[in-house]
Amino acid sequence: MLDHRLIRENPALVEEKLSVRGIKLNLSPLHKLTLSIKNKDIELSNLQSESNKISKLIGSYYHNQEDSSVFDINELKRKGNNLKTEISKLEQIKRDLNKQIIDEISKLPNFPSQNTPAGTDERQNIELRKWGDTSNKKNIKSHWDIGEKLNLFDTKRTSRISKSRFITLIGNGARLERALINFMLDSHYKNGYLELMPPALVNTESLRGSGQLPKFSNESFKCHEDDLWLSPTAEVPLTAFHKDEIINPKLLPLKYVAYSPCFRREAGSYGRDTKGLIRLHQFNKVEIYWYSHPDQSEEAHSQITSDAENILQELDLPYRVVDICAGDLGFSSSRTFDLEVWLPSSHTYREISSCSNCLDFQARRSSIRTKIDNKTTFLHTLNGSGLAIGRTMAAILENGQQDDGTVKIPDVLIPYFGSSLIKSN
RNA sequence: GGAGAGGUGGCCGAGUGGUUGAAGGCGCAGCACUGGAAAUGCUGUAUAGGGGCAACUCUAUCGAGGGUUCGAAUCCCUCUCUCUCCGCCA
Repeated sequence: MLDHRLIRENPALVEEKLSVRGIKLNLSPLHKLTLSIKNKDIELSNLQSESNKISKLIGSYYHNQEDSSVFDINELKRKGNNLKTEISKLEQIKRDLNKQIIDEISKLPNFPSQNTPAGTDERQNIELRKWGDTSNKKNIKSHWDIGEKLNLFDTKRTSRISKSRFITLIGNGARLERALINFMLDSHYKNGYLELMPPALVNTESLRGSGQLPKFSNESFKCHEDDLWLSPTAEVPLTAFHKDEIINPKLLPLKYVAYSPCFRREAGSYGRDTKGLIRLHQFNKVEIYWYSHPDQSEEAHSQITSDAENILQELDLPYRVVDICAGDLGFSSSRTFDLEVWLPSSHTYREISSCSNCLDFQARRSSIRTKIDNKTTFLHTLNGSGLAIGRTMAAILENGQQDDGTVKIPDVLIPYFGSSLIKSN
């Protein structure tokens, strides 16, 4: 969430900063609301002050058994009563205004960073670096063909179990998924991350706090009976974990890693990536997350990105790093580096991790603070996939495929998987 | 699902109608003592929003929302969360 004071004091600046995302905003209605609530606030606190004075006067009378001729108690009570009705009227008005303001501000995305490239869509994203060998190989098969041949997963039966865009992993497929999760968790643990295993169902407030709501309610599955949602990413519970806390600056940065299943409705993606492991309603992901001192979040951003990259390098998967342009930036992020893994069958890089610096945007929404020079300040949050498991499996299948139809397992994964090759189940 | 007990500041924990924003302790910060540290002592230390150059000052906040009252952490109602016991259950 943006600072409402900034909207009150300089709406033009807010419009300008958000315009680089390609959104045209007219904040003047919201601006007027913020001004009028300020006026109501002043008026209200004057009335409350007066009311408090009267109460104290009456209190001192009862306490000291003062001569009632100094003031008329009943007259004072009458006055207090009148003030009370005025106050409650004003409070109601203020509550309504406040709700409107919060609703509107919650819909505004984060400011892109100074360093975020300009641009309106993904074509203006900037490739920062590449890693690994993407040289052409012959007879490359897609990961879904490989998966089908080796019987690693099933979609047809699964559509009977639930519906399309779900998958059942089978045998070596399931083992590989499990191996990847464990390998990634262990790897991040060695880099100083504390492992959390959060719930998959989260409440509305948690989704709001990390920025998935109110704008993207279509993207998540909801359990209406219980007012809970299936979490679309562990970023949600990881943000909410320290909600409403003031964190001792000595403890910063806090670094967490969490495995979680992720659930996304993928509304509006009909026909896209219908085959394979790329776009599913349910997938597994290992997420890394930092709570950072505000002065150090830029450094933290480089570090969290390289921690995610490290996984790809250990798995020997070719990838590139892309600096996401303002128009393509996620709602809560001010700067995002995407890691894109090489998928030789389609001769493309596909997103496998998104490492974002949200600055104080999520921290303000979730009220997560720290102390700097004895002043309470919102801290910064950063998140990154480390990595999306399904897409990692797709990349391993495609990059490790061999002429005889088997798939070579990356060395680091052998102890987890228990074999250096995937053969047919 | 049934019964009961609770939710107070960064943390623990007093506080049942009137200067209580809240004792005490811990933690934290500063100062003193020290060669340095530990221990000790002193001082300070909630959050948000107004006003003021500032000292300072006003308002709100004791799980949330209502109610009673001139006045509520304290009394009443609703909700919510946590804990204990019983039941059920991986």
